[in-house]
Amino acid sequence: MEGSTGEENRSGTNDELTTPKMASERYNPQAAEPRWQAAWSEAGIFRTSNDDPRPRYYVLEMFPYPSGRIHIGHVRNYAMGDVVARFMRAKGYNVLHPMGWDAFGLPAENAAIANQVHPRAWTYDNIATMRGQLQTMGLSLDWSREFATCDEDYYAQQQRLFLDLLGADLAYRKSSKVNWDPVDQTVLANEQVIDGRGWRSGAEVEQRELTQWFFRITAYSDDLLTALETLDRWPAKVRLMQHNWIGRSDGLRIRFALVEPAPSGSDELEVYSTRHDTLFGASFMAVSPDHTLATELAEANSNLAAFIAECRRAGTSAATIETAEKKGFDTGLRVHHPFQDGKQLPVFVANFVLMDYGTGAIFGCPGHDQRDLDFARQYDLPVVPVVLPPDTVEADFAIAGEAYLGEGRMINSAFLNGLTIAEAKETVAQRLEQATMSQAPQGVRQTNYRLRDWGISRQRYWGCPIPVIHCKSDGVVPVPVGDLPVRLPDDVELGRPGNPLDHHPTWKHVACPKCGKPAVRETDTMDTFVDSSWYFARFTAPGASTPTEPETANAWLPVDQYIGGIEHAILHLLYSRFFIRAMRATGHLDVSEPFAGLFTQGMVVHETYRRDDSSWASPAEIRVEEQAGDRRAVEIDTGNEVEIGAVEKMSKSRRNTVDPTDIMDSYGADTARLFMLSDSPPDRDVIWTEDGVAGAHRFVQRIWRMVEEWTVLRADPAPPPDKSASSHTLRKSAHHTLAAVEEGFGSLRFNVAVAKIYELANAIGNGLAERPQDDRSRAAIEEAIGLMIEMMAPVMPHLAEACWRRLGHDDLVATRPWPTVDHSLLVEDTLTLPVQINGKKRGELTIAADASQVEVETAALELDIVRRMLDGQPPKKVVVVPKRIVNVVF
RNA sequence: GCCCCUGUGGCGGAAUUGGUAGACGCGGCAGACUCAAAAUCUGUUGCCUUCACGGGCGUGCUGGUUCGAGUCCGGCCAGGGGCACCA
Repeated sequence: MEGSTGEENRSGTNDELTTPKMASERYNPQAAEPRWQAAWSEAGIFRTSNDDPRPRYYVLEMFPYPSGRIHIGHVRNYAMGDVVARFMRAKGYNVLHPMGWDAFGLPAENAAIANQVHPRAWTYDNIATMRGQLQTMGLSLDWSREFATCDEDYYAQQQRLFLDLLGADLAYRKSSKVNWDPVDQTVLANEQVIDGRGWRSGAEVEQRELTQWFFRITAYSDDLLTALETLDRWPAKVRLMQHNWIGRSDGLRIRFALVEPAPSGSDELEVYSTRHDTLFGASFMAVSPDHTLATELAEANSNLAAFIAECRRAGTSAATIETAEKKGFDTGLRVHHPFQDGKQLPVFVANFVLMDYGTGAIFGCPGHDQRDLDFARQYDLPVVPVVLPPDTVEADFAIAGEAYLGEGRMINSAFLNGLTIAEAKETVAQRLEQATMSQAPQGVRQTNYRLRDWGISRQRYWGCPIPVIHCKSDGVVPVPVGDLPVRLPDDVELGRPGNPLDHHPTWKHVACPKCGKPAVRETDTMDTFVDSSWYFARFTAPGASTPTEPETANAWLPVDQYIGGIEHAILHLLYSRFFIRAMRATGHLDVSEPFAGLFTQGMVVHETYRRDDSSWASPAEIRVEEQAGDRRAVEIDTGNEVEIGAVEKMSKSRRNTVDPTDIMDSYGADTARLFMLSDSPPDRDVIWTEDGVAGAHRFVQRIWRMVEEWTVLRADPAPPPDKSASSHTLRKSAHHTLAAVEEGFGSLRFNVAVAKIYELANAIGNGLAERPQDDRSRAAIEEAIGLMIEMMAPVMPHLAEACWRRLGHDDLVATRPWPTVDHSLLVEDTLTLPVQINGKKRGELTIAADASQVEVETAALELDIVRRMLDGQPPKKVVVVPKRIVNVVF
């Protein structure tokens, strides 16, 4: 990298005639940015060695899905991560900052069908495009570690992990209910079912019982829950969401004796309850339509069978459930109440009881559960209140339309009467634990979780094949590790419904590894969330011939700072926490959590524009005019006014997207990065506005102009009269700023750090305006400009390099250590304290910083305004908070 | 329905964590430079009142704690998010 010309834009013939001396040429990011990117790349400074002795720091942004183009959200995400990476590198850490591609998934198959391209070609083409776009951002990434999850090498290791999980009983096959799209002949994830219909086919989704692969995430329910407390650098919100998702509840499993035995001969019905205190309020029992008792009774009862079939037909979508009435079918069976001799409760099959929670059966207490109450009203069952709210007279208390869920004392409950809910629960639990029924306790305390095992089977082509073989005689046989990877076939027919791997003519037919007889491969592929559950570990040793190099993974993990969208609060972040545990159990690493620090960034949102015909116009198609505070938007082509609508998340359907490459083409990457990081706190949504981008760009140009001006000024041999007296002040602001920016970057408060840099720029601008000529002032400005450049480098790395070079340095800012704060400059020798009278600010007091409290108090009472307001009377009290404030009370 | 978060100028937001509310930016207004425009620079910009000095009000509303509250506590209102037949 030689010389300094080329950063300036010398376009226009006039420039050559004017004197170049004071005419500040505009900074030209289009010329400068690629050049500095090349310089960094040549110097290899972002390549991370695993053997570097410095302390390690791993910063990672959620890797992108290669959809085709980067969008503005990526720019925000990666700009934040890059500030952290560059800052921590300057602070002396060996920083790992890698990038890869979450490359399997259904969009590639859809694109393949629509455009007659192979999913692989489509995906890798997109990766190439997006890699190029990311590189124009000037991110300090170690590209040597790049991989895509659809790389054979990556999914081979993932298959190996699967086999290890299978061996550790953390992967298993079971039959379960899934969303089945009868037209596309595939399983759909819950998110892909919209209003009960398949998102692509529009067909009504059925609940179908299918044999699927699962990961046993529930083996870690308790650990996943309790370890949330250790994640003190995660947003409380995300921890709370995971807490609720895992959903621990402590209750009692209770066995009720059947009055007459079930068809199977069983003489009991087991339920689960967290409100066993309300046992005396029970008025019915209800089992799920999928409960074995329901199934066996239905064999001899066609009405019941019809009822069960009806329940199954009803969808499970949120909308369906919300409107669904509570329905039941009286089986005619009865149970004995455990505490009330002679009391019998009817057993219903009810549509609102879930099979996969607790035991699939409940006792209904209408007084204190809304669903039970709705049900009881429907079928005229008794409603007995057993919890009396505080300060309520029993005679006045009745349950009408709403169940009572609050605190209180027990009534109508024999030996429980007068107890609190907690006491009653304990008493009931103890009694039922001691009661014996068929030689076992009638009640057992049990902790339940809402969390379900993770179904990972997908009937799709573009994913990681599940490496097992089904053999008629040997059952499920794992593919031997030596035979991995199970490769995806290239020739695949995607147009027709169903699983492409299943109807491939030859792919699935193999010999059983055990007996050698003909067998078939598993044709399901893995959920793409599996791919993203361990990629951060792979980055630590991306070329390893095993999934990880355990020592290397242990040295780098957990990720020190992970940054991404809140939409993954549960899915990806919970799956990754499971995977770390599973990989630990199978010896691939030995850490307890994947991400020590998590930051969830806000979205980028934009105004919407709507034409008269209610079609949407994109920001590129309109021009916003502003007159006397009124804003109106006009379509450029037609001149028609369009309506300015709400600020919303950028989406294709609203057409309110902006293409980051357009911004970078016209303003440069530094402007885009600066705009993304200034103004809005990073965890909140940022509104994309033309004015905001232009403002950021103005700052970029202003910095460059300042540096230009300074290089001229400091070389000026004919000094104008020196008026500067502020060198000390400038040095102080520079070091104050440094301390604040350091704090801001360290705590990811980029907007505050940027504001502090602006303040310093203003101070330097004032300094330049004074045309400083004495050595001290010149040195102060030289120092302040240098510090400013080093501080802004994490945000605007290209501009920083250009300025640094312009000032005559020949090293790269990217390789410089973070400057050290001179703390002696942060100490003030005099302070200006606000003086309050009766809590209202009335004046100021300037006094030596080391003045004693008495001196401050005395000086405050001497102030004109204080004397005037006291008017001779003595103050009741004078509060002096050192270095903060004085408050005179009278 | 349950749980959680957030309410500060025209706008995005800052506020040393209980101590000068409105840093910084955007927008507005006025001015300089220019034949003119763009670019740039300077000043100004919470609201009310006053010729001015000054004074009053002000962080969603309301009550409280405190010498002092944007910050802490209670009640309400509004907006946003998560979960949702989980017994």
